[in-house]
Amino acid sequence: MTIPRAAKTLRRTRIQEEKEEQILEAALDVFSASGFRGSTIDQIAEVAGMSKPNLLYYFRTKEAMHRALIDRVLYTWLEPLRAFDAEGNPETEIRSYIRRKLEMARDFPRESRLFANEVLQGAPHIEDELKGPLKELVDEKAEVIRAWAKSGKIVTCDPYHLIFSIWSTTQHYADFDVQVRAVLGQEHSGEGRFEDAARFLEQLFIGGLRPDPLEA
Amino acid sequence: MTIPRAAKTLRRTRIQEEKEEQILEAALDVFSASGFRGSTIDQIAEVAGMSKPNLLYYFRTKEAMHRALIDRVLYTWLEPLRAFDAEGNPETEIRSYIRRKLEMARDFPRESRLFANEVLQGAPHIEDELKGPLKELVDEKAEVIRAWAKSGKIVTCDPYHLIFSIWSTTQHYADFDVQVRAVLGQEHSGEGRFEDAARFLEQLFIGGLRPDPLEA
DNA sequence: GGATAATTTGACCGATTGGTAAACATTACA
DNA sequence: TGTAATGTTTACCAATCGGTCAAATTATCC
Repeated sequence: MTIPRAAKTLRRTRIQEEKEEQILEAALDVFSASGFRGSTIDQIAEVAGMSKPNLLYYFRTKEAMHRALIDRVLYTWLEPLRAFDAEGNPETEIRSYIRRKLEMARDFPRESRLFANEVLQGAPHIEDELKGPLKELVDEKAEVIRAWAKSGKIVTCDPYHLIFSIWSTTQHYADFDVQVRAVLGQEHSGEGRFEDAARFLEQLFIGGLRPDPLEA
Repeated sequence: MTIPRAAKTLRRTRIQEEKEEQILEAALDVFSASGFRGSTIDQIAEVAGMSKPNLLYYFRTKEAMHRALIDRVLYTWLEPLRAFDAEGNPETEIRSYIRRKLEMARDFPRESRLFANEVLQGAPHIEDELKGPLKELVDEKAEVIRAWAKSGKIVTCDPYHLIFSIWSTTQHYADFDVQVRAVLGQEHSGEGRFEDAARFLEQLFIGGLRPDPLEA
């Protein structure tokens, strides 16, 4: 009697690693484009270039695939915020945070859309991650920002809404890419638009956060 | 022999108007929560409180429902941008644009999510609207902003990315509501968060766009 | 009130959904 | 090289999908 579920084997074989990688890559394609409910196992199987039962041999359910994908992507996704350094200079820290987030929007748009789809549809699968690890990390960084404001390095402002505004403005270029391209027209839709966006956003945030000269 | 399709009758009856209203209301609920592909006619029928064939009597296909919803919502959705006035004072115009967009995010989050879902998933049903009416309106308002910059009323900046950043920061509070609530925690998730957001965003944009004193 | 048009429903259709069973093929390892 | 574990496929399942049909019901108007 064989135990046919890869998940139940203790040692991961070479084939397992390769195929799981292949599947998650395809799943990222599909989930990020259609959301969880709108995606089908057949689609993922086709993109992955394998049969549906074969795919289900590695991930027992559609949920399991989604789960694995979220887990893998979440850590990387929070990396830029984690790099936010309390000791650094506020201006350079904010500038490089914007840069990093914009680079992620440019280089990993599917990952951004995966989360966007999930959150947009009520975050039924990642509620715990949002209320747990994410909130804790944001709380911590919000304190850093508050300290900067208190010491007069930046203007007094709500640190949470500051973080939200950096998230939204940068991820916009991944999540709403079609709209951005449509509005900019073909001539400005090249990769240069990320440079333009970076320049504008740095200008906006550095200018908008400059400490009030009256208080100085 | 009756002509059983409401769409083919010339005069709209009272019942038709009521039921179509009822259906679109339900469709907005469902489409905004799951996107087009992830939504089912059965779900909409259940929310609308009528049988599926009855629903299909008023809208022949799922696409037709979606189409009608998009058409109805698009005009209203662009209203704030249309109100952007070239003659007005830049600071008050931008301030009130932010206010209006935030109010829409607060009062019509489903409409925002309907578009967000659509654009996020590649805008397969509204590509023409984006490249046509939307682009034209944005082009027009971008010129207004450029003129303000040229006359030194605001800092020189890319008007398109300015508009994108106002869209993204404001709509964030509708589209990513779950995340915002999760991060802010229960204590700050009341309606007051929109006031906080408005205060921060006005501060950010007014400060970030203040004309460079060196050029003055 | 009766004729006619408009509305509603239950039963149903083929296609697709997520997922399974079991036979078959391949790999790893002694 | 044999064999047991791992991997793959074909055929299939019940449930749900978008949508149709004809019959039944209700509203409208003379």
